[in-house]
Parts: sequence; structure tokens; C-alpha cells
Amino acid sequence: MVAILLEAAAQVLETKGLEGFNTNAVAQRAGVSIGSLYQYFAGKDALTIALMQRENDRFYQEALAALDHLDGPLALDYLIGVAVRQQFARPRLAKLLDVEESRPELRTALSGKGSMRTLLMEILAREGLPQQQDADVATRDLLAIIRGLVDAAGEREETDTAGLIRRVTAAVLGYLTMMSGADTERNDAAPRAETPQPADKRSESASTVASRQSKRS
Amino acid sequence: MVAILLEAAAQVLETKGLEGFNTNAVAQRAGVSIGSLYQYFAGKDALTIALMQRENDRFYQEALAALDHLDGPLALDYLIGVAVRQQFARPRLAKLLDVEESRPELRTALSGKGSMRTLLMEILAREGLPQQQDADVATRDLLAIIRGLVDAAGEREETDTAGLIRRVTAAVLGYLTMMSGADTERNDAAPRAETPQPADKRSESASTVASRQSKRS
Amino acid sequence: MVAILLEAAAQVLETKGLEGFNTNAVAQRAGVSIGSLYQYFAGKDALTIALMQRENDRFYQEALAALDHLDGPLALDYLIGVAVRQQFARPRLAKLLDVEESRPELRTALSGKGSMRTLLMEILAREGLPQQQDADVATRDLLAIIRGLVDAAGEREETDTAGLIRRVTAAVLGYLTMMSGADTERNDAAPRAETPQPADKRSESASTVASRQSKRS
Amino acid sequence: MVAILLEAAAQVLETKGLEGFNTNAVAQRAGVSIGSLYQYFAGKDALTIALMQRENDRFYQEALAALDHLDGPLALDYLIGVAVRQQFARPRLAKLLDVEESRPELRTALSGKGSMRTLLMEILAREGLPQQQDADVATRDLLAIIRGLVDAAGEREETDTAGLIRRVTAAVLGYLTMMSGADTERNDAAPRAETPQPADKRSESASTVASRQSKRS
DNA sequence: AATGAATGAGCCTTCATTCAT
DNA sequence: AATGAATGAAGGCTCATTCAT
Repeated sequence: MVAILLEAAAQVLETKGLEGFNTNAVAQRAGVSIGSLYQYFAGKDALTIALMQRENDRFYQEALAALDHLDGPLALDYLIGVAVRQQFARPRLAKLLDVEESRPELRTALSGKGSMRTLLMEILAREGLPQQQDADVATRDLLAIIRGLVDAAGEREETDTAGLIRRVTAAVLGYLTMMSGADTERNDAAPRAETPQPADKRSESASTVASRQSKRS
Repeated sequence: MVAILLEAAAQVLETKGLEGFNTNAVAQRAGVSIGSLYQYFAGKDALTIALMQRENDRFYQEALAALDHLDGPLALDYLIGVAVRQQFARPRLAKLLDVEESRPELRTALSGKGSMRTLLMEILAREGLPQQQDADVATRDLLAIIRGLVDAAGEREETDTAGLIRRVTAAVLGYLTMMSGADTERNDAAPRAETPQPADKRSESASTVASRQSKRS
Repeated sequence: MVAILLEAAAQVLETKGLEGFNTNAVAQRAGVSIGSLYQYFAGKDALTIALMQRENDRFYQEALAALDHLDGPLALDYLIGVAVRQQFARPRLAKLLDVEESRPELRTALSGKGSMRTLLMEILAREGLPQQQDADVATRDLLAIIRGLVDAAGEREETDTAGLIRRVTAAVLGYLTMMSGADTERNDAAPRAETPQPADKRSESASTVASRQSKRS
Repeated sequence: MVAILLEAAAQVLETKGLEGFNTNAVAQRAGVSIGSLYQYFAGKDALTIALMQRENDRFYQEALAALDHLDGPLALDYLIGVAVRQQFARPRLAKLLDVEESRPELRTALSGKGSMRTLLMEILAREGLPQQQDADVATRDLLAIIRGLVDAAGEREETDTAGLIRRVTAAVLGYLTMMSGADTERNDAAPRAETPQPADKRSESASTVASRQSKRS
């Protein structure tokens, strides 16, 4: 019954959005009475939280296998595939849950255990991938990039998962490569250095990278 | 008056989130009566739409100057700076408006003119940047990446704009570089090519990139 | 089982008040299923009525012994003691049941047999107590006085039963004495008699009693 | 509008009891929408509290005049009259509000200022009335007696206010007389004193008073 | 134009009661 | 007989919207 209600909640969220996400709609879609819903969930927020955790766990179970690939790049490939497929399977649901997650009432109740973050962070540290100055920030950034790309794809109702995975992979590796060994000093307002530095020693502006690019082509 | 109401709406959205975003709160924050609000906006949705357009236009005005930089990389630099600063100035507002944008009622009414997309697409076509197979997709992806990164940074209440711009730039250029000249054929299930190809001829998996990376270091 | 449920109902009523008095809470406190409750009671009202009768009967059993004291004053002493102790043992319960009793649905179903009223009326008629013009009214008034005093004491969470009994006794005897032989004619708007009359011939105003009081002291 | 709603609340409480006292019923009886109710009262509890205060104030205004009677007995007469008339005017309302008052949420919010208690206490201290050992307890007891008597009369739907006032006066004065100068020592279980003491020196049992009574008659 | 009191549909939640097991 | 999951009417409350002033 809990499963039925959670799935109903997910579908309501997907179908009618946050506006139409109410307990009556969920109960109706689940084919049960509103009273039954409250027999299994303390309230609407509890239902939402449970749904978040279901999605989290669902992803986490699949993603754990990524750790079996000892090679960093392969593990990352795998993880990206899982992440994209998961979020792409129900992009609207993922996005709306993400929004709900920012509500303080829900945020606090959400157990952070077994999150994708820890998984990705562990993989990033592995052999074969461009090492990052600040692993924590890099992890969060990559997740944000993935989420951003997949959400947008979902909104456009793309169907080509393979193509999407390719683009996400490009974005992730591009970020990792560009940020590899980036220094953390402030240099936004400062004049650009006259002499180009190796890509793995500094963060790049579009212009410096582009100059290198154009030389190659 | 319209301006006052829009700013009030923006502030309410930022302060109290979607939950607290109601017409009475907006009118109160604006210091006018609820009746006045309805004199200028047909309804709540109209207010929301107008706010979206204000944010869009606001950005567009600043971003237009990017076109003055004839050099592609410089123009991109400029555009990224504007985009990040704009969205980072009011990250919660940006994100919540983005969510609202997914509601069909609002989506349809939103005029796509003068959007960031056209701007970015034009710049991507310029000299000095890695050229893309599918410019349209690349444009959307980059916007999604920027939005994802800045939203996440906003949620974490980061304050280092310069650092954020650096990371966004890295992500954008990383994506562009990696995707440069990527083919569009499906090859997800296909076996990986044994011999690495130049980066501008194919989209890369983590493993192939990583192999190059490790050779460099 | 009936007894268990009734006691559970009593405890719920005491603990959580009218607000928290619901069938699920009663069943839970009784340690049985809600279904069992409905096996023994036709509904919530039936349960409430049964509880009222239990309290009534309980009191009545103890109070019956008062009739063994052939002397009026002693019998009254005894009855007061029982009444106060009974109600004071669970003052909140007594009061809330009293409130419930005013609901028409419950009132009609409540059998008046074996009530405290008949007992008290019989005792009031006995030798040695100030005789009343209208025994029925006096009986009801005394019960109201007792209930009022004990309820108030219970609400203040007094613990001194002996002191309370003393005050109740004073009130009861005070009433009986003052009302002894009171006439029943209307004289509210009439001018006060100039010459004080004996206490057992008329109902007294504060001023006439007071004048006697001050002479005594 | 506040007045209309309060009166509607009072009528609903009287007509349908605590069970039927809900915001929709109040709004309907007031002839306004439920929304209007919430424009003037923060919630159901706020409405209840306001009603309590209205009743309190209403009484207090009338009762204040009692202090004009410098003579204790006259002042007491007056106060009793006001109290009985007030509570007798709407006995069910008074009783149900009294019950509600025991709910902690309401109790705390109720400003104790200008209560009947302070008024009665002041009058009890005046010249011409039997002085009490513990004025505070006496005050509370008298209020309890009055409330008890009037509630009971109201429940029986008596109509003879004058008669009721007479009985209440008797009860009040009886209590005051009997308790006058009562000692506070414990003597419940102790054997009764063989030699009668003056009424104003001790609290009496039914038997000792009765013996005096029977001698008089 | 501006005001803001009034409206009422609709949401969240509780709880008395039923009934299949 | 006992169980307790399921039901759904009903109640408290919010908020978008209207309209008389």
C-alpha cells in the first residue's frame, strides 16, 4: 500500500505538477480513500519525504554497482549512465522533488545517507581521472551539471537517452579536465596573464582556451 | 506601479518561496491594496508571467553588449559573466521562476523573443570557439549547465561570484571542447573504439578521455 | 471487557479531555482493537452513556450505606463525605461527564433510577435537619452546590479532601439553614422588610443576615 | 462584524452545544462567509477566547456598580443579583464557555484582568459580612456555588429568576456564616467535640448544626 | 484608480464506523 | 469474537478573486 501510494504521488506530481499535488488527488489516483493515505503517512510532507527517499534509494541501489568498476573512468561512465537514465526516466518528477527539497520542513527530515554525492566523490578520487583541487565542490558542480542537462532534456521531452548520455559525459569530462588542478586564487577582476599556462594549472577563460583550440584546428 | 508590484512579487518569491507566494502577500509587500494588483494584472498567473519577462528582459539588455565583442571567446566570456551574475544575484528567484515556467499555463504565454538562447547561439557561431555539430542543442545544453551550476551555488548560499564564474566557464568550455564536431549517430550500445580519435571528431567517454589525461600527466 | 473499555474511556477523558476523547484512543488505551469496542458498544455515545452509568452506580453503591444512619445529620454527613470523595477522586472525569450529560442524545438515554437525588431527598426529610419547603428544589440545589464546589476544587488541583469536605458541609448546612421554611412567594422587586424575621420564616438577603451577624459579634 | 460573529458564536454554542460549535456553523448563523470569520479571528480558538472575554467584560461592567454600595451586605446582594442574572440569561453558554476555559490553549490566552473574583473578594472584606479566614478560598468557593446553582437551574430551564436569586443568596450567606472564622486545623477523622462551639469559631458538621437546629424548633 | 471587506472553492486532516479476514 | 485496514463525511483554514464604495 505504501508503494501504491508513493507511485500515485509520483504520478500526480508528474501529471499535475506542484499545483495539483494534493493528498486527495494522490489518494484518488491510488484508488484508495483519503483516510487510507493518512494511515500510512503522517501528513502530506511525510508522503513527499518518503517519495524523495524512494527515488534516492532507487538510484542508489543501481548506482552502487559503479564502485565495482575499479577503473575511475569506467566507474564514472557507469555512474553517469545510471544517473542520467534514472533522472531521465521521470525528469519532471525529479525536478519537482528537487524543488520541494528546498523547503526547510522537508530538508531537515531527509536523511542524507547513501546519497549520490558520496558515490561520485569516491569515484572522482580514483585513478585515471583528472584530479580536482576541491573535490567537494567538483562533486556538487558535476551533480548540478548533470541535473541541469537532464532536466532541460526532460522538459524538451527528448527521447534519445544515448545522445543525452553522450552530452552529459562530455560536460562532466570537460569540467573535470578544465578544472583539473585549478588554483583557487581570485583572479576575476585581474588582467589576464599574458603568458598562457598549462590547462591543468589554472582555470581558463573562454578566450585563452579558444586561442588554443583555434591553433589546433 | 507595475514595477513596484513585480519587485514585490520577486521579493515574496525569494523570501517565502512558492508556498508563500500569494497575491495578498505581494500586494502587502508592495504597499498597495490587493485590488490595485488586479488593476494591473489579470490574475496571479499574469503577474508571474510578467515577472518572468522582466527577469528575461533585464538579462537580455545587459547581455546584448556581448555582441559588441567581435571575438567569439571574449563575447562568450562576457555572456557567461552576465548570465552568472544575473542569476546569482537572486538565485532563489531564478530557480523558482524556472519551476513555474514548467507549468503549461505559463509556458504558452511566455514570448520567446529576445531570449538568451538566440544570443548564445549567435556567439557560438563566431570565430575562435569550438564549432558544434548541432548548434541548437549545444546552446540549450550550455544554458542548462549554467543554470544548474548557478542554482546549486545559490542553494548553498555561496558568495564567491568570481569563483563561480570560473567554474561555469570551465564547464562551458569543457562541454564545447568535448562536443566539438561530435557526430550525432547513435553509439551508446556500440563497443568502444579501440583506437582513440581526436577530440573534435567524436563524443568521448570517460575512459577514452582519461587515457589521454593520464598520458599527459 | 466492558469494564476494561469503560475504564479506558474514563482515563482518556481525564487525560486528554473532550478533545482527545475518541474511540480509537479508548480502544488503544484499553489495549484492544477498535473493532472490539464496537462489539460491546453500539457507538461512541453508548460508550459515554455506559460510563456515566458506571460512575452513577459506583457512587450509588457507596452512598446507600448513608441510609443506615437513622439520624438525619449523621446520614447527611456520611452522604456528603461519599459524594465529595467520589467526585473528588476524579474531578475532571466527573466534570466532563457532566458536560456530556447536557447533550440531548445522551440525556434521554440516561436512566434516572438509583440516582443520588432520591437518596439525598430521603435523608433531607429525616429528623434533625432543617426542613425545607420545597424538598425537590433543595435536593437539586444541594447537589449543584456540591458539584460546583468539588469541580472547582478539582480544577485548582486541590488535594486536601478533609478541608474540602468541611467547606462543602458548611455550604450545604448553610443553605439548608437559610432556606429552612423559606416561603415560595415572589418578593424580589418588593421592598425589604424593615424588621428582620426569623431565619426559618423567610429567605434572607445579605443585608438582613448581616445585620444579625453584626449584632452577634 | 466582530460583534455579529461573536453573537453568532454564542448562539451556535447555545443551540448546538460543543459538538456543533464549528466555524462553518458560526459563519452561517452570522450570515457571512467562512472567509469573513477568518478576517476577524485568527482561528477558532481566537473566536472562543473573544467570546469568553465579551461575556466577562459584559458582566464586569454591570458588576462594577456593586462597589458603589459601601455597605458590604448590600454590595453582596447587588453582586449576586448581577451574577445570577448574567449567567442565568444564557446558562448553557456560560457553562460551555466554562468548560472550554479548561483547555490549556485557551486558558493561557485569557487575560485574568477585571474578573468577578477580584470584585467579590473586595466586597467580602467589607464591613457587615461574616469575615473569612481564607478570603481567597471563600471567594472561589462562592463563585463555584453560584455557578453550580445557576447552571443547574439553567439546565432545568427554570424561569423564576427572583426565586433563584433568593436561593443563591441563601447559599452564599449560609456558606459565609458557617465558615466565618473557621479554623484551618484538620479534624475530619477526629471525634466531634462534645461541647458545641459558637458557629463563627469552627466549621460545622451536619450533626452539630442539626442539633442546634432541632433545639431552636 | 484605489481600496479592502467579502466570498467560497478547495485543501489538509481527523475520526466514527464498517467489514472482510 | 477479535482484528485493524479502509472508508468518507465533516471540520479548520487559505487564498485567488470580486465588487461596492
